[in-house]
Amino acid sequence: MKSRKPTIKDIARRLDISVSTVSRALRNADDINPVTRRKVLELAEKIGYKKSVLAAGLASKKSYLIGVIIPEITVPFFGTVIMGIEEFLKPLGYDLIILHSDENVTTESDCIDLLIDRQVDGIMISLSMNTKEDDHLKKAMEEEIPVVIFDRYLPDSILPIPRVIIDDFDAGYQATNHLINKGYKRIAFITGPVDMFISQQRQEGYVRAMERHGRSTSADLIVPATDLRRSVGTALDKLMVLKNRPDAILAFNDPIAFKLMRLLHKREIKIPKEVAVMGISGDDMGELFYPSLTTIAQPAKDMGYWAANLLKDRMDAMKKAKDEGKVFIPMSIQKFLPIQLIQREST
Amino acid sequence: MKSRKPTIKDIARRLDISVSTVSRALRNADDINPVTRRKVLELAEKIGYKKSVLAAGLASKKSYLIGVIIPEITVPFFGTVIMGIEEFLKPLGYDLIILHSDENVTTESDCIDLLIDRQVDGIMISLSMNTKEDDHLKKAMEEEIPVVIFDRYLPDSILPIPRVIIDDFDAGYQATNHLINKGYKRIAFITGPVDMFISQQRQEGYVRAMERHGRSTSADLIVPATDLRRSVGTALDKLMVLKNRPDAILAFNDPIAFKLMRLLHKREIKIPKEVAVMGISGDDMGELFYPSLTTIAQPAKDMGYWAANLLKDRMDAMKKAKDEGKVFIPMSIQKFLPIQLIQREST
DNA sequence: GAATTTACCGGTAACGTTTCCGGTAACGTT
DNA sequence: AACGTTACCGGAAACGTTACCGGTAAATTC
Repeated sequence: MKSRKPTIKDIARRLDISVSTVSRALRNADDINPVTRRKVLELAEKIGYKKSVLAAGLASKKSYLIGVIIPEITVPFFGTVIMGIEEFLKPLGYDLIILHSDENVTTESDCIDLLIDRQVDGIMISLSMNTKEDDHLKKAMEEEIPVVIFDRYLPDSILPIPRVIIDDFDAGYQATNHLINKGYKRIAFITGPVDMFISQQRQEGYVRAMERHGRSTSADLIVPATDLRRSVGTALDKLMVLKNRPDAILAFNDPIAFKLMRLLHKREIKIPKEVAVMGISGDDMGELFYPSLTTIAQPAKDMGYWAANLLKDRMDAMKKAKDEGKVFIPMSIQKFLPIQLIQREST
Repeated sequence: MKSRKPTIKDIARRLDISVSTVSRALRNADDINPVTRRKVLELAEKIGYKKSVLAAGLASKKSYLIGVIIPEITVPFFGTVIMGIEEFLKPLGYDLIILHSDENVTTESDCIDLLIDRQVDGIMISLSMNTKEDDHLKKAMEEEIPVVIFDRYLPDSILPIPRVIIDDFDAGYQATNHLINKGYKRIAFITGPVDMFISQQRQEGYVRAMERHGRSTSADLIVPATDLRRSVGTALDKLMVLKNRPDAILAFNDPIAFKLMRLLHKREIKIPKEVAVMGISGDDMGELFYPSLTTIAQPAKDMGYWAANLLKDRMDAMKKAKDEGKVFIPMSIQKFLPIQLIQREST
């Protein structure tokens, strides 16, 4: 019960071989006789040996820990992304430290520091809504920790960081197109915070689609929900005082759309008869609402999977460069994931 | 750029003191001159020293990592619990490894193994819906890793594990009471999986409240949603074929209630006019639905906070016992958290 | 048949802390 | 004046693994 945990030394002693041989056997390195390897593995199993990740990490300067930073932990979308990340990384022996920035640059930066302290092998991050520069990411790169970004990113970053994203312009464009095809005349757009890049992109997609169909895009019809939550109310207020009310509203994302539908219900405005509503995200929840929400689905799980994939590539490339004594020159990569229109009752 | 990271030794050398002194200064131990301490801290700050958690962990046999296992990562309730956990544990220097069992005992057990391998300092877990025994938890305790349970637990476990829970019987009771007071006559209950303990408890609370008000609780009115999701449909079907349809339905939890409302809408049954709906959880989402969902709120964040608190206590007690050379005798503790009725439009 | 690989293994020094055991000097105490 | 305390610090051994270098014997090459 109390007995000390078996170590690599115990195995070495009992098999009368050296610890280095045991170590090699255990991590399936080359330069090892298959027979000895089997013996080691068997004994290890028998005496219930567990490798100390701590010691191994210290010696090899790896932690087998990957840090994941998301804006909010209660948002299902990010939960699904994480499932994708795990699917890829867990079989490889990595574990995740999941952190959330609370949509706040400062905490986001703290998260990075924390992960650096933890000596994680890699960082995956989706930027907070008010992150406007990426000095904190630079810090991580200076520590030679590979970073990848997913979903929320900075457009004009000079940092060579791979990202897995969707074409947000296209999302806005397609959504608007759908609304137009459905015959709605005055289509409004509720954006996110004005300086949030992916929000701008979706908005541009919206504008472009409108213009292409010869619709006016008067500034009236574009209102921001600056904090992605409470401010939806004031956004809607602005739309409802217009002499010409919109007959359809496209929201920057699903959560806003949910909130929006709620507010319309309160005003006893019929959806979609009087006003149609549409979101962008593809949250499963949308199916349960009444009416169910038409939306543009982002492949959340794939996004996690691919981001993890890219991270692994980068980690490998870095290791290879180091082994060969070369300097690793990181490059930016963009991977776009396909989006999909999900037509439901709200339009 | 490439320069080696500063270590405790560098500080020692530059200050011409020993590493042990530096170590003491850094972790604010006693037996240290405040002046030297300040000097060390200043230099550390200046040269950007970061302690290696790995090395510290190896030497002190601590990892400063806490494992958290939840059934599903996309459920907001658990996300909120995690926020509570972090609030307590982060200031203490602990980080979280968050794992999800996917409502599956086997993966749950794997998670435990993984956490043991990682040498976490503690484990916090909410049991999966089909966990019926806790041998895997026993394993963790044998490794002398403190465990606490929150929300979903096993009733008759002989393991001395502290738990932070709500009075599920009372939740069922109060919910039913509310429905009765509101004047509903035939109240149905959609349970979770039949052998899930907290589901049974809520059901008993329901039954008890019914009996107390002289209501019949015919078996017809109690139907299970065995997988907490899809099966809600068949559950509702069973209720709708009754000659005497219920005029109110209490769901085991909010997600089921959401699904339920959706299905009622599809059948064009008015909520709450024809059938009232009520949940138990207190998900924020409930507010956004139409009609908004009446529910019994569990204090999710507090639950995380208190569970973390209990874990810390246990870790400290264990350390103390070890320091004094005594055997630590763990005890079960139950901490009940208050629940609260949130009346909304669905009743 | 000598020279060169190849396959496998051992010894030892890291890795960056903490912990334990002493030791010294200054200060009180009687 | 001798002794015990107190406050502070240093040395060295862990902690459990990996990395590196070198060595031996067998296998391969010419």
